Amino acid sequence: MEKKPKEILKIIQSGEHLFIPHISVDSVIFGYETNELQVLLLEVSDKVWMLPGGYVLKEEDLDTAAHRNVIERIGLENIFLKQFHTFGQSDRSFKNEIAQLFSHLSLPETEGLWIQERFISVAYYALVNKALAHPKPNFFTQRCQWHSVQQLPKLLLDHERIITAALAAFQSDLAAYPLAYHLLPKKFTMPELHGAFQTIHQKQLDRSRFQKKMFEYDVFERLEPRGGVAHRRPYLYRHRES
Amino acid sequence: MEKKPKEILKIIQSGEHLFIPHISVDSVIFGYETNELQVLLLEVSDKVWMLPGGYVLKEEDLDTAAHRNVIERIGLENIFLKQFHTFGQSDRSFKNEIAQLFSHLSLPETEGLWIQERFISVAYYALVNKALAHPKPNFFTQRCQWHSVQQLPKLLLDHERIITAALAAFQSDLAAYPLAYHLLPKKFTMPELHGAFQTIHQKQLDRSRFQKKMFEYDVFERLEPRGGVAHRRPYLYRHRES
DNA sequence: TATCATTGTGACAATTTGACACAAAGTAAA
DNA sequence: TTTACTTTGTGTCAAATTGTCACAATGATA
Repeated sequence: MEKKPKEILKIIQSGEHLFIPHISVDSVIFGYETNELQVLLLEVSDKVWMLPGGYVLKEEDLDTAAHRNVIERIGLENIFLKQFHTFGQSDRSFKNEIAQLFSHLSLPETEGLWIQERFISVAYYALVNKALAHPKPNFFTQRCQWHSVQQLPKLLLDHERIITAALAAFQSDLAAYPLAYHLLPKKFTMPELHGAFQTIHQKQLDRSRFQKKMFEYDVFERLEPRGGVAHRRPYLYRHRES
Repeated sequence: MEKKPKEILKIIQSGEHLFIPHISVDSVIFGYETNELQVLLLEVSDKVWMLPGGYVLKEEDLDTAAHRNVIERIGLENIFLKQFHTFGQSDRSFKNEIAQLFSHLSLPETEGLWIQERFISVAYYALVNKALAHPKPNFFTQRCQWHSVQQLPKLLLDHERIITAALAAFQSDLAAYPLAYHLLPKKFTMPELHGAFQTIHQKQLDRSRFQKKMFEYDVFERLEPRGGVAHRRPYLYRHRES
């Protein structure tokens, strides 16, 4: 929120020539810490939050646009990112939000600014190692923070529904491939991975069975045990392709 | 192909004011007949085919647009329709195809016609009872016909990839819910449903096991047996919600 | 009345999953 | 130094699910 109002107006207006109109990409960026699944949100106005997102450059692939937007938000490359649904209700627009912002910034009233139009949003979910992420807000927002998916704040438009759908997609994908490792540091222990799975699915999973299942995927490599604990030292593992 | 060239030009031009630019919906409409899974395709030019699709009206929900387009193509309401992916490679445009069509119709050369721009396409798959469908071509196309998914003709753009993805989505969804009944008449026998499943998954499934599984869903109602066969008469079933 | 092809379902083996037990391993307290 | 304590890794066995196959039921046709 350091930018001057006129500058913001200029940026908004120039976007019209850069981006494909009516299309946005929104990302549900998942992070994990001590048995809590979190999503990264931006604060648009007092106590109202929104998903990070952006627009697609005229000559840019959709997936690339989503990547670019996530990278801008957390300063991290090589994140896991997957498209899961496109939201296209006809009432999806920031008409009022932008008008409010403009009046708040004492900018002239606008009608039909491209950014106020109806948007069809292609939604992605991302899995990141929270410890390496450096969240930063964009022009429109004051803060960029992690929130527990268990207690989300008030959200703009249909963004709560998007998060719910993202979680469902993630849970479903997790049944086919142990993606949860993306949320953890490069090296992690089985109890840690186990905890992440339990948190994501919100239910208990038998440890013995879980460990056997993970071995069956044949993608985790056992490394040295990690010490410094007052009990049996857990082995560290890493995913073969990362 | 009964329309006059000038009329077509007019229709194309007027679309610019009606539809959201750069966004299309494409539908993979699945049909089924005697152990063959088929998709409905439109012939754009000699031996080159495309998926049925269309555009989204400025004030129309995305799902509604998809429905409208499918209904226009087969004259059937109440079809099962589900969004499965959005395709957004930056090179997705009918630039050349439209230019060819125009030259073929002796229309003036055009550049930057809205329909020639890059399109992001939200793809849906539909399941229909082929026996009730009445496929009809649109202005641009000469024919609208069913094709076996096993031997697809030459297709425009990434439409073959879209069909592949649709089939994968359908197969995956079929593991969670016995959607295959949408492809059959209202009343059907277990062997028929069994055949549809086998065709869709392209593999053998044990009959006994299959039937038990279907009963577990608790959505099929057993009706009277169907006669007229030189052996034990199979029971008819129907889905409770249709 | 016997034959034939197809359908509906039961029996049992093979496999997968769930629940739980217990030894291994290390620190910290006695 | 020994014992207690906690967490980890894995084995065992029962329960549930899935796969295979067999066989009786059924009705037209020979």
